[in-house]
Amino acid sequence: MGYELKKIDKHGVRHGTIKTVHGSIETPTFLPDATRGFIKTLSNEDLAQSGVSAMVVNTYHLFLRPGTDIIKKVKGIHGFMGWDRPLVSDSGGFQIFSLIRNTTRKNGKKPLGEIHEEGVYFKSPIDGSEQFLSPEKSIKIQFDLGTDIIIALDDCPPNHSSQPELKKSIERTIRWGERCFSEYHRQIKKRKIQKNKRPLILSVIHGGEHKDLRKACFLGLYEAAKKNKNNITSDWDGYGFGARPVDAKGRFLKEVLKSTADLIPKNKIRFALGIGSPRDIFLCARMGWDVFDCVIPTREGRHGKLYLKKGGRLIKGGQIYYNTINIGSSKFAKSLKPVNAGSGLEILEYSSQSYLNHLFKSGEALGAKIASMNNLKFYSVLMDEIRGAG
RNA sequence: GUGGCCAUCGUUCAACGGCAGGACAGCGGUUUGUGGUACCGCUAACGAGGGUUCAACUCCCUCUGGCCACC
Repeated sequence: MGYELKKIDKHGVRHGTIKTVHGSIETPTFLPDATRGFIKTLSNEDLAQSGVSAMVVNTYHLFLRPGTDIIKKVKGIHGFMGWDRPLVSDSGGFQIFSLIRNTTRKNGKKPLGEIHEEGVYFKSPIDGSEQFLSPEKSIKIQFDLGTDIIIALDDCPPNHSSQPELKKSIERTIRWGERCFSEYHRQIKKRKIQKNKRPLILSVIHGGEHKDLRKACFLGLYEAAKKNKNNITSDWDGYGFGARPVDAKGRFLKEVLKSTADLIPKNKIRFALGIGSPRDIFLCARMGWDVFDCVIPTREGRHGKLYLKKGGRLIKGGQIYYNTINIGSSKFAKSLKPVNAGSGLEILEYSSQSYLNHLFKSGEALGAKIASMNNLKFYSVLMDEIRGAG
């Protein structure tokens, strides 16, 4: 169980393997977001065909619906989804903070939740019921889910927060991290999980756009784990990059990503949470990030944006080249060209651009499925090229 | 045949004697640990003719077309 670094190539890409209970993941890797236990419109067979070997599910969403009782009855989220390869669960921190912030910003309404030291109180967006999520509870739910990699609950601030606000958030992230780490060991003991069957646990580094705060957060999390004296593990299995990776103007936080990657010990998983566009992933992999997840390929696919190769290879001479098209555009209404010739995916080869255009104009879910598969396959090829580039 | 009602973007529904507005459709764009079947733009109309008026889509008359009632 854990991460094994095999080599760092001349571009700075770390080639490694993450070993989990449900199999190994070759890194760098991209994991699509099956937030609520599914990737919209795609079956497990569709996902496998599209080159998906692992996914990220969300503690917060699955806790609200369907709840852990039903999931426990089938021995976890793998059984529930019918998926036998690795799954990562995100802690729910990002969702709750985004929920609280967005409702306040969008309609000036009272926030749907409040952050306290013991945890977060919030109203369920589904039925308005009062809910509570704490570091301990997030970890317990993730053990109930039975995911292969779990993530500590973090306090996720907007990047443009003031320095004092960011400082408060990293301090809370560290305190919550310590509680998560203790709870992790309690759960392992309570459930009598063998050392080689344990889920891996990651924490999340915050600090907004400030390199020094990112460093302080990393050191705090590192020390917090060290305080816990036990024989299972005395450190996190990896660290994530928290909060949106772009500034207020939408510019990618390249330097912060680079300096944060450099903080993390070489034998630990580096998870660039929520990243990102093919270009951002390409850049981050060369900075030494190992794992990526993002809604882009699936969400944008559902809205008709397709990622396509320009020529033979995506990566040429240290640069990445690709096209995007909006298949719903009338430009494609008469095109009999295949959606993606040479992709190796049957459905992308026999479906024409005009057919996919028609599906989108008709609001048909099959369109979202074809587009999502195209984009996931594109991301899969991108990661293959990144791994093969050295 | 007689009487009444109606005629506005492609469709559907508003408003007003002084710049004709929305919804849907169409077109273009946005989306970075998924409240996204979402969000943001843009395009687009007063049935025809005459009259009253400084000014008419709006008031009056005729025509054309539609709907309803009665014969």
